[in-house]
Amino acid sequence: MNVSTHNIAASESYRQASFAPGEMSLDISFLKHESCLALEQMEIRRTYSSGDSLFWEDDKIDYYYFINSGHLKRYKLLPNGRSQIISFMIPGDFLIFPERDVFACTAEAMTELTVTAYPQYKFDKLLGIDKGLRELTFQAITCELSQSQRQILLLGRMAAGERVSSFLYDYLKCNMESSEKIIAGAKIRLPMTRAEIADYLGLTIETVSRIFSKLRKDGIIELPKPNLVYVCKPESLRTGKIVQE
Amino acid sequence: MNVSTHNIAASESYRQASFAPGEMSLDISFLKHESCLALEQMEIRRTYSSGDSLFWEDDKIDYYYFINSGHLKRYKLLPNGRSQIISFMIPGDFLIFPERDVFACTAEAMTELTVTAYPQYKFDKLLGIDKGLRELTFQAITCELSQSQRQILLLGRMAAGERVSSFLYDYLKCNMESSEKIIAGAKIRLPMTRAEIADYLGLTIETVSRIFSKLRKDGIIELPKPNLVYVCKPESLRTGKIVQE
DNA sequence: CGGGGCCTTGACACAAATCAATGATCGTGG
DNA sequence: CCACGATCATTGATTTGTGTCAAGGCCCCG
Repeated sequence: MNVSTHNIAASESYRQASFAPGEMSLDISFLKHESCLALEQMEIRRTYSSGDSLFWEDDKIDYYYFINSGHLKRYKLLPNGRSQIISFMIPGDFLIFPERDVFACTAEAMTELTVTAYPQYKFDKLLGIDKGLRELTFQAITCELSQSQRQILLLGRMAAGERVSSFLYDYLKCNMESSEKIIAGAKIRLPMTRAEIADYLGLTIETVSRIFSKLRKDGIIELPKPNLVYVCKPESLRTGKIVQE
Repeated sequence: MNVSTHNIAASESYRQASFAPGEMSLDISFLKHESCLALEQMEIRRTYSSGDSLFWEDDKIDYYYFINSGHLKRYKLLPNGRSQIISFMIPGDFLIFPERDVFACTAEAMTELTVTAYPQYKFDKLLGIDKGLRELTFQAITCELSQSQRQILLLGRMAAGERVSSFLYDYLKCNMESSEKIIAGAKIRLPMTRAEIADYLGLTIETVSRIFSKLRKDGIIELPKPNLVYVCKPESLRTGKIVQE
């Protein structure tokens, strides 16, 4: 979700050993051989169930996390309980924070989740040695930064209808094979609830629900089930223009 | 503005040569000697006047920019002219984007501005050689990422009053010497207009203006001039609580 | 069959946007 | 030196988009 270009990860189970089929793994094809070995040495596989936390905001950073399978959300809280989801993350995304000491957000599994954890200090050491790993890391971070800046534009200057449309379009795009360019008649399974979409878009559950209904009435999407979206007019989603009657 | 910890920059004109007094320069004290020489070799000094653009969104990235003196804003535009300011930047901030090919925002000088530009490909090469430079770079980027995430929380979940208070508090904090901890009776000169504050906080000029007036009436700030702010109750700014009558 | 999550929909309230007018400040040129 | 226009800021009246509150529906699962 977080990435537009998924070149941080090999498309699918590039490395056979210990990875289940259909899982993403870190793309090590540009790394030195000895770096690959060092990485495999430090890898720790972890699994979480929906609702489990990987880490909390302001926790000391100990590991970086690469998502093999499943979905997670990162969020921040305000004193009175208001919450803002910073990003949804999908297999292939990499949570990495060199030169930071504490996590800026809480990370929580939204589904069954498997990750590969890399101890920070070991990983950082490798960063000094391997050019490929360094490039991969810079890519992951700057890509996330660029995504955050788009989210700032969305939250600061888009109306509710535009936010939901834009969200659906982006989610659709990042869940397609990079090859597929045209998106029409596409089907998306949303792993998040309306409440989570609301917390991501700075809206309320009710507003999100109303916009979904409106998109359905306008023939832009179909909703066989609440989390199952068929896209009829992708272009209308992209432009965010919702016809008002 | 963008940074909470200004350890990217030497506090003030650390390097004498060719830098005017009162200007910030890149903190090279943790760099290898040969890296410093290489950096100085590639440095290009540039000056801009208020309103000049350094680069535009989607331009190919050619240089990184370190701010020596003056202020700039980075913003994104929506088709119909709506604009969102992503960040204000102050002396000591570093605009650096390794492994990115185009700028995510437009950058524009808000005052007279002097910067040091580093050609991307030369700087990136040094990044592979010098540990200190690499740490400094990671710090600059992850720090900006963390700041963006706080902005997402602000835009997604804070009311107008909280946004303005939080903005003033943060701006105050980042313009103080790191040593000064308590902020009371502080005076801030805002280099930006109400319109720019509005575009930064996702509000309108009128709303920002009304909140300033309210803060004044509530005795939280004084406003000798529109962009001269005396802070009376810093704690009220931090908590964002505005008494309603 | 019943209970508990989710989701949807409607009625209403309210915060912030919009529209509009006035005021302050500053630079310029007659 | 003052008049003028331009830019920016303030304030008021009104509208509107979204939040809040409330009720009911759907669906899964025990």
